Amino acid sequence: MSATIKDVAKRAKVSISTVSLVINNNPRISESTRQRVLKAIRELNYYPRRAARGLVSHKTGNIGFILTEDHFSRHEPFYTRIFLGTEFEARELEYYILLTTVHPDFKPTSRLPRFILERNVDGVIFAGKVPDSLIQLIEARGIPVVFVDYHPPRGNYPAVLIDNISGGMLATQHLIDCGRRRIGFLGGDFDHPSIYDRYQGYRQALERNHIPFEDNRVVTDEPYPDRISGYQAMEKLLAKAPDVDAIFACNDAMALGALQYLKEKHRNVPEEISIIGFDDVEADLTVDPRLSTIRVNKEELGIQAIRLMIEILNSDKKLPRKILVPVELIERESTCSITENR
Amino acid sequence: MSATIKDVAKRAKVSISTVSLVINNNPRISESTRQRVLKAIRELNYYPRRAARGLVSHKTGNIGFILTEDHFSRHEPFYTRIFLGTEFEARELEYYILLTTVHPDFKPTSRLPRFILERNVDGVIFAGKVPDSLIQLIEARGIPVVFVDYHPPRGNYPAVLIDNISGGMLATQHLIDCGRRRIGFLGGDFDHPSIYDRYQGYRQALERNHIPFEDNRVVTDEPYPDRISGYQAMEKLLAKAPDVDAIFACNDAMALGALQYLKEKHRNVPEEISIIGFDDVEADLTVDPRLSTIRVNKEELGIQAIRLMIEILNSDKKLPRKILVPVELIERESTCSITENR
DNA sequence: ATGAAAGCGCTAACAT
DNA sequence: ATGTTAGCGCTTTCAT
Repeated sequence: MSATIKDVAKRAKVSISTVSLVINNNPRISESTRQRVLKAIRELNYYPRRAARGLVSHKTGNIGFILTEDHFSRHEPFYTRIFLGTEFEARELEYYILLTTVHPDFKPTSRLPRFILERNVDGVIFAGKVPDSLIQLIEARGIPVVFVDYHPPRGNYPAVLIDNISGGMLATQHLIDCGRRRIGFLGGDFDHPSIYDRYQGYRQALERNHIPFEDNRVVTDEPYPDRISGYQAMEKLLAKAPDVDAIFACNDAMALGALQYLKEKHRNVPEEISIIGFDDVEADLTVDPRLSTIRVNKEELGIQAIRLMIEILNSDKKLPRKILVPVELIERESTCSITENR
Repeated sequence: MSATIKDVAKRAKVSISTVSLVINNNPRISESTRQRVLKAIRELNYYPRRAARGLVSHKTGNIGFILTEDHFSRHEPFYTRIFLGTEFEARELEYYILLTTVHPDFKPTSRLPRFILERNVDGVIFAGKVPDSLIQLIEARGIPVVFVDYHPPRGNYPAVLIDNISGGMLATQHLIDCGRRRIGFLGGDFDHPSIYDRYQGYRQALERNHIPFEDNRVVTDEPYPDRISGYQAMEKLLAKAPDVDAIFACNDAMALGALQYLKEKHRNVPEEISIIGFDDVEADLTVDPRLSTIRVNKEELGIQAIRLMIEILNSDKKLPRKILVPVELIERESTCSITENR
């Protein structure tokens, strides 16, 4: 077997506690013995064992990453890329990520993720909407938590969020810059904070440009913002507001559905009706015309989340800091390029 | 703090070793006491601590996943998807994955990944080509290893590999089925086993169809099979064999480069020259015409790797089993659809 | 400034 | 069938 702290102590002719103090950079060790110990460590190729350390220090060096099954297995790798951002940055910061998924209808009686039960993580990052009961249970164990792309309706937690309001404004402003005035909004359930915020951005952009808001240009009665509901919402919108000349959909999935509807009805995109989405998913490039959108830097969300977590771990005071990750306008063919109206 | 084995023992009125035996499903415990212990465990919400367990059992429940930096940060998420396959399957099998990257020119004196030094993994999966010295060092520590999409030139290790020969045959046969006879091969360094195998598949398909092999239809002097070398290789090929009517490129990157060259020279694809790649990367869909290719199921590679690893861990005998993951022909617009020549 | 000793929570011989 | 005991390799008082 490989060297242990005992071997080092023997070789450096000190006690094991001295070795431990050296390892942990305790300043109350004289320089001479410190050097002697360090030398022994080097010669024996010693490195402290995680398990032994963890048993007494209650630190694991691991961070848990939890999301619901449907978020991870969805075709569009949105959360996957957040996870990869976290994974990337964790390596830089000398942590490991343990990932797990939970069922969306986690009950208070459900079994907690194994790494929680085993006390094998120092903190937990929740990605996307997760069940409230899960959050409660984990918080009750005193495990530090950070949210990314979601914040529970009640409570005040550290979180990394998309700057949805600015994104909504950017999207809408872009349509306005293209000379559009009769801009519709396609949304899902307003309970979803990001959808509501994007809608707010839409409203603010209209206001800023002195364009009157028209209630009948908004469809938000679709429960889940996916492709199918985008298709249906587009149909509804055209029924009540046939004169719209542009669409801001609350996400790309809905925008893609809407685009499909428009194509089937032989409406010209972008000339007759321009359309912009939100998220920048890969499917945007596989449609004709390719979809303009607001790009969300998913990796950046993950990076910020782990940084925030580690900051919390090191400060060990609660700091419910919110971080807003900026977004970016991506102009493609589904919106007119800027016209003389600008 | 939460319950420990002592608390359970006290409550069930047994010794801690009895509790331990129950936890580990040791059959030499009477059913009655087993039930009593189980009851206490339930009532106290007890779950054994990973660190304490690991300290004595020398098991961590973690698997390391190692690849080189350039493989993980490359734009095309090939290895990322292998990793995700591993991550997915690990959850099913109750393991966690610790990921790390290493520098491609790892020296025998370089620092090993932290999870190795800390003895925080039970085994290691190597993805893609990794430095030989790294492999040596990790093997020397008696840590079980599994390779995925790579096998070291010397030695005999358990490995999960792409069925490159079949893939090469599939690609070439498809071109032949399209009525092509003067089929070129664009490759990189033959030292790379997968490139060599794809080339072998090409040769075998020709032979099987009684198409004479022509040496001047092959370009393999590009060191690294990327887009730029695909472009250059195409130029070279056309110079020495201007009559080729189809191209099998050893991977999509080269195929994409070749396609670009052909377009710049206003050669019609697929009519005049058909072209097929290998890997099925996302960029294939963003070009015009979209690239036909041989699809590699990257997630499947990762899944098989972790399964093999866990099989090894549970059997604890060496079994240098090789698993070949099948590939699939994806017909898109860069090759003719099947003609009457078939 | 350093050492002795207790203990973290568990497993596994070895007893009984 | 169950209990006693000795560690696993480290950190952390508490002495000296």
